[in-house]
Amino acid sequence: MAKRANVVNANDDLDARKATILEAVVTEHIDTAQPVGSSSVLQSADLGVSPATVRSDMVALEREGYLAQPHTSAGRVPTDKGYRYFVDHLKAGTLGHAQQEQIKDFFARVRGEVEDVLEQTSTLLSQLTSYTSVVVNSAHGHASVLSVQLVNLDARHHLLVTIFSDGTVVKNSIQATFDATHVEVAEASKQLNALLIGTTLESRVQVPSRSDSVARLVRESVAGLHADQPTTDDEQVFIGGSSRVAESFDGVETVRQVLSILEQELLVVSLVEDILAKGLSVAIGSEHGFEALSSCAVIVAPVTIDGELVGAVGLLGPTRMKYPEAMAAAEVVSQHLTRHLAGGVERG
Amino acid sequence: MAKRANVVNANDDLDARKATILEAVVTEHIDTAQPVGSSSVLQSADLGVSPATVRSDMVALEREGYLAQPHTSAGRVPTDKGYRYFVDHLKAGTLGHAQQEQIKDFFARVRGEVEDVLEQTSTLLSQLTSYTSVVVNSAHGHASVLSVQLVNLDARHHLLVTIFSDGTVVKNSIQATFDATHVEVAEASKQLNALLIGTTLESRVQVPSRSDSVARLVRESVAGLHADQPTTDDEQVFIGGSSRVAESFDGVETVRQVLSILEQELLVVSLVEDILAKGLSVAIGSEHGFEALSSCAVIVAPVTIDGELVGAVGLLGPTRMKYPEAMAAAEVVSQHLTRHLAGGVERG
DNA sequence: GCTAGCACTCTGTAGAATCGAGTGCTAATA
DNA sequence: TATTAGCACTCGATTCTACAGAGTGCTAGC
Repeated sequence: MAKRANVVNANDDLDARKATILEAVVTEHIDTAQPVGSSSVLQSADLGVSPATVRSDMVALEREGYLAQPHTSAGRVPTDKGYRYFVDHLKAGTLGHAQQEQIKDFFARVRGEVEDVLEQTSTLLSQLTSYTSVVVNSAHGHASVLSVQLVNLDARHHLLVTIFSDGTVVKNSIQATFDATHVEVAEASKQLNALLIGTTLESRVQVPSRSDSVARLVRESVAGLHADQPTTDDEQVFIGGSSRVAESFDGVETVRQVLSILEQELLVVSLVEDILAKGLSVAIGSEHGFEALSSCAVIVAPVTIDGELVGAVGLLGPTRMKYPEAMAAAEVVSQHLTRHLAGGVERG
Repeated sequence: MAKRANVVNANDDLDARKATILEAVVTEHIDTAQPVGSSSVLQSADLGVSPATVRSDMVALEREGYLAQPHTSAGRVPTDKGYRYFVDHLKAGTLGHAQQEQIKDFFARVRGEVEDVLEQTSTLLSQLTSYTSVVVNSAHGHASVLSVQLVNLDARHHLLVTIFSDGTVVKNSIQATFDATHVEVAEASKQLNALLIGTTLESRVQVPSRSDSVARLVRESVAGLHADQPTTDDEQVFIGGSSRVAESFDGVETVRQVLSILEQELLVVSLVEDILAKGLSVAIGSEHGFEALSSCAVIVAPVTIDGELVGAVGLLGPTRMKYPEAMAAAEVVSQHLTRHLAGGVERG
């Protein structure tokens, strides 16, 4: 179709009063989870008009798709489009002082493996916001190999352990097509080191074409290592506060569905990456393609090093989530995390 | 107190009819989640007596603590003690043919890293039973070191990667107290290999007492590796089907609490290990010490290699869970898993 | 020791009445 | 033309009553 489906109000602008009303409805509904009527709007926003005027504006807002009525003679509830307008016109929310301190403290104190840091970050973010949090550690295609080690478990089964410059360790089971001796494995390990150190997963390496056992081992090992590449298998996902799902939605079935999505790490990764790819920081309701998450909003904030995307932090809550605070929290945490990953130690 | 609190019936025996009635109540209640009345009992169990007789027996069973009444003139519901009797006197449940096949298939097909196998096992067990499953990989104190690698991330931060004979890889961040050169780190790595290969985490090693940089690096690395020991930190937990929690309990708050426990891996490990330590295969309601899980039952089956405990598989459901099937599933899966871990490849 | 019979208790449901929040419309007003 | 006051109306939520039904506990008799 050549024209936009939404003919009523093609540009996303609302006049000042309607915008205020919409904002009031959204804010109130986020707070109370109840439909909002014209009089409540007037209590929270001091427009100098009567309820009747507000009502007629609300009729317009409903016609334009920003609000919906659960049933005749109830108040109005925001639609996904309504939330979207709200989020797009949000003055940047701020974080409470206590929370800022908590984040600073956390990053000043936290130490150890990247995985542990990310897991704890996820817990932190969830505690800060009361929503379920997601931390994604993207493919480390950019990290270079520091060291490779091939060890044999038995004659045919070997384990390739690769250590990357970002501290990641990758294991690959190698099932050889022939028996190899300890000596051959050790030699292959040495050659793999010479071959791979300094390369990244993206770079192509020149494998030996000889047909002796050692060369074959080397070839099969390199193949095993690079086999990870096409699958999105080397992303890691850390989910914090999944118990929050239970309080965020009413309806057992919704809770079950959301949890069930969260269980599938690959889905979560692609969800987050889709949203980032669209250049969004929030996806509301049906905006992300996931049917089962249609009553959820997802906030994401990228983590980049040298301009390259290395991960993301995210929050998942009901569409009526507290966007300003949650977005601020995700933003701040992602910044701290970026600094932490790039620079090592922070000082308070 | 010298005597048992339960004076009414100190030995756990019930006469045949009462046992049948109790069993009928438990079975029926598991099926319907409703209180069970005297007439339903007679429908499922063909005792040659009248409802009135059943009723008087049920009064006795209630007095003895096996049954409870939600309110006057409702049917009876099993207590934890009632479930316990049921479980203890269970004739071993059997698994459906289809399920047996599914398990066989799974273990015939599954390949790759131990971690992946365990994670998938967890998913399998959850799918088989419709309950949340837990797979614990215990401390690998018994596994010997195959290879050690110390790499430096920067002058003061190193990464110690240890590969064990069971295919486990352990990372330790080493924060040195002094700067070290590449050459020194490489030398330390070599010495660590000489020192540690073949040892287990339990064995004590003789570290060099010299005061040069290399020796200090070696000492700090060994310390870092063994530092894991006291914490129960190197257990791994895989949880499958946590979304099942949502359907297993009514009451949002219960769901939240259970999920919240499941989030804390250390708690889950200690829960499972406590139960195993008590020599139980099922813990019902208040039998495990966890207040928040008082409406849950937990089934565990150990995984041992050469008589040593290396892990466990478990199931978590409501106290009114389908014990026979669930216990059979846990049992069978744990056996297959044991064989898989010990022997490598199975053939159908 | 078992049972038939019966009165009793308690829950769940269905229907009626009522309340009240909130709307939409219309006619009057600035 | 935009706004407003006034009013009838709608519909969910709450309360109440009545009632059916499931299940019990008790008692007297076999």
